[in-house]
Amino acid sequence: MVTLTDIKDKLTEANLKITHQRLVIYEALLKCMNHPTAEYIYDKIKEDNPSVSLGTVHKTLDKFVEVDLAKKVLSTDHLKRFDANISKHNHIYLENSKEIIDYHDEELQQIILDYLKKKKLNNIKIKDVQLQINADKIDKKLSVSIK
Amino acid sequence: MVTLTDIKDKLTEANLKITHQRLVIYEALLKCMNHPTAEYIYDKIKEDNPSVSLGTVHKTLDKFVEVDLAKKVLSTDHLKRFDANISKHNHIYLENSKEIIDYHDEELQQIILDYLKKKKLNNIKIKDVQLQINADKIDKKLSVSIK
DNA sequence: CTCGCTGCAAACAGTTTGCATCCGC
DNA sequence: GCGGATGCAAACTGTTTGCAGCGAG
Repeated sequence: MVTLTDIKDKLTEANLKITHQRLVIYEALLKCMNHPTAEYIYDKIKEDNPSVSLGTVHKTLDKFVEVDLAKKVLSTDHLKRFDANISKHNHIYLENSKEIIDYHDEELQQIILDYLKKKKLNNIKIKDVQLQINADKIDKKLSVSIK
Repeated sequence: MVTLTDIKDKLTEANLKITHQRLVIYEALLKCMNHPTAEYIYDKIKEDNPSVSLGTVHKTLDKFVEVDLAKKVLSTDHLKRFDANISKHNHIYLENSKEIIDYHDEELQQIILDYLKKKKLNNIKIKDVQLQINADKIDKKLSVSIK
């Protein structure tokens, strides 16, 4: 688990000042498991912090990515999505429900990396791999009514 | 390989009229191996077809996705990218050069699918998987000057 | 002839930028 | 007090929408 002190340390380490906004934004990002956009985060925090501006949320999230406190998530819409979980993991794109959920699987990651290592791709230095699993959510109640 | 007749058939099959614009746009999409945006396609075709409008390119590409003539490609920028190659394949995201290139590997696809089948993920019906390989391009000339 | 497709332009949404002010260190 | 961070608003970029006219079937 990431603690407040961890975040503060990370920020300091990256020569970033510790500000209220950054802590609030990071906290919100950690809580959101849905790979939020800047706007989503903004909506979440503005109840308790009305003074935080949308522009700052954008700038802050970009900074977090720069400093490895967050990652950008791939998406097919034209929105920038973020993820506080920087550990290696995969994403399941549920097409019917439009959700993007995490799928952790160390073993699978290793299998893929080992396979690619054997292949020796030329002129490319692999940094990490991420699996995109496209699927449909099976809703038990729903599946009855759909033929 | 996809021929002109194939496209026409596909269009007819989906109850779409065969228009000059659609053929031109599809041809351009096939030629672009870089997973182009609507704007990129627009630039490519407007030399020979000055009358085609950007709005139409957007609408047409969306239609193609609807009809399975094209696929949306995931990206971290906030752009919609398309791909005429609807066969199952993986993408290598070259972070330093901002390119997205294809990586075909039937064997790897199979390994992953087999692995996931064994896992039996609940409440999810997997449609396909796609590997995102994040990497840096190694430019021989460049690597000398960078320490 | 009809209905779907296109071109155009205006509207929209999300992101970025510039700058004066603020505040962590 | 200095320099980076913030808030605000305006500018930008890419996408979507609405509608009149066009053209494939």
